[in-house]
Amino acid sequence: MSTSSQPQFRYTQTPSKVLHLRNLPWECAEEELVELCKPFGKIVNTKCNVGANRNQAFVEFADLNQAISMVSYYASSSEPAQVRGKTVYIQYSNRHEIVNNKSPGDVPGNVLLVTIEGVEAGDVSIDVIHLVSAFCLKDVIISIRNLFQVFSAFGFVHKIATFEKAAGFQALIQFTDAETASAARNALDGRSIPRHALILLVLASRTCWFLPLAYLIFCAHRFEYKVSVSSKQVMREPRVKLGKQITDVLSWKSSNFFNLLRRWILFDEYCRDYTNPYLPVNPTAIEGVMQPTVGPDGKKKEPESNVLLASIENMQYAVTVDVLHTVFSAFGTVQKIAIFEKNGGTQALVQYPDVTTAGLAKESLEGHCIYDGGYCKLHLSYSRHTDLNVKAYSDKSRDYTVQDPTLLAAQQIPGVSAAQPVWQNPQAPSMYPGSEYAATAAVQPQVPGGQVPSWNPSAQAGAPPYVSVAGTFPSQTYPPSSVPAYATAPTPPGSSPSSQPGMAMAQPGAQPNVRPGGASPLGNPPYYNR
DNA sequence: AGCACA
Repeated sequence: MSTSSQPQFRYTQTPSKVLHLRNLPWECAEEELVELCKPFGKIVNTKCNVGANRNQAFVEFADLNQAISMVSYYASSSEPAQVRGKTVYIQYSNRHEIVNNKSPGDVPGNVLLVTIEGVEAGDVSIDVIHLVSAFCLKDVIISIRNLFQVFSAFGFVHKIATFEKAAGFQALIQFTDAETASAARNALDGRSIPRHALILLVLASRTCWFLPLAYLIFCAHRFEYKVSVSSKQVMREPRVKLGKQITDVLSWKSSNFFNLLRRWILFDEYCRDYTNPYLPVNPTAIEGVMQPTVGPDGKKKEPESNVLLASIENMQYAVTVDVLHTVFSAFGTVQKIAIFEKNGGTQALVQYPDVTTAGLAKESLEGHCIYDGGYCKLHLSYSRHTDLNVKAYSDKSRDYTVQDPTLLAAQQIPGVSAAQPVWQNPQAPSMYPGSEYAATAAVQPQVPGGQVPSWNPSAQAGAPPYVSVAGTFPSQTYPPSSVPAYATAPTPPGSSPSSQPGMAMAQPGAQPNVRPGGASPLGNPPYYNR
């Protein structure tokens, strides 16, 4: 053996005609690189926007000596190499030629490498942490469903794999063909995903699990997140291992909240293969969320409904319409609520737009208590009703679908409604007309032929190659308000009793009924229009 | 600010 296999020290580069440039400005153009390097020789190839931050580049000179001259020049120069006034660091690459996997005229791949910026635990602002100080912030997750939702609008999504690098969150998304991938890329590259299309979850350990969830969603809408997509088309297929769980998360805590979280993540493992219906996507989804009309034992289940009947047991605290709205909004848009007494107990009817959402809420809430200590335990079943006829505004009922301006005014949340996220590219204002939160997306058939985008991308150039089964979800154009709960995240927890620091959102006995014109922040945002 | 897609 020769000595050529001696370990190469990381920061010691042998000269190469390829130079590695880092700390480049964002989206540095090839022309800028050439401008910087061409005084030293002939440039035969470049590769720009390399790395997760897209701030690195490679430049290949025709001759090794040209590269050496550039490196040595800046090594001894008092003026550093600069692009747009930014110091650029130059060194020899550890490769000796630039390999462009996309040569000019090459066919782009059908897989997108997506980098999502701005999604990291550190983005949870200190205000948020303060708000949820009773909870243990663990992690922020952007769910695979979000990605599915966003990208399936362009065509059938075969597989998604996600991973996290130090630089940020990345995903590989495989489409049927390169055209679809290109369409998605053209539409999304460099643009922001509307925040309402994202679900940012924080794992929390408190028993009153819906509070942090609601808070987070609330906060995700309140505070500025920079969540943008950059993508490039790659050739390699995502490696998708089904059944891989986020084990550290799963083993973390078996709290109620975590159970909910699991459901929300909905086996949002790191990856998903939508093309293989036989692989166990997630048992929870099938058993718990899909709500088959026939149970595993063959017994017929109760008929589903979009209206839930909730019996409230051990009602030590007042359960108001507002409280119920807060609780049930965690799963989707609550349309109507009616509270009534029956057989000496309190019951409530809660209406969702669809059976799916109701099923998710039913599964998630059944047996849970609204308040710590076993108070106000919920038992849920499907109601026979499908559309409640209730007073729009009373102590015991609420119709959130009515378009009464005075009520809407009373229901707006100052500071939130005005900052409603919109599609950030003015050229594509209709991109996400119906982005809905994952409760519905989660149970959309995720097998070939069954993908239903939550918004209609048909405005995109080039008709999508998949067949949209529009009839499956007749109300698929939900308003963004179906993002749960943030809009109803009531009073910030300044008034929390110290004994229950986390109970601010559904504070026992302290949640006054909202009067028209009152100051309660309850209600749907103003875009709640059907 | 540190090597091209995990």
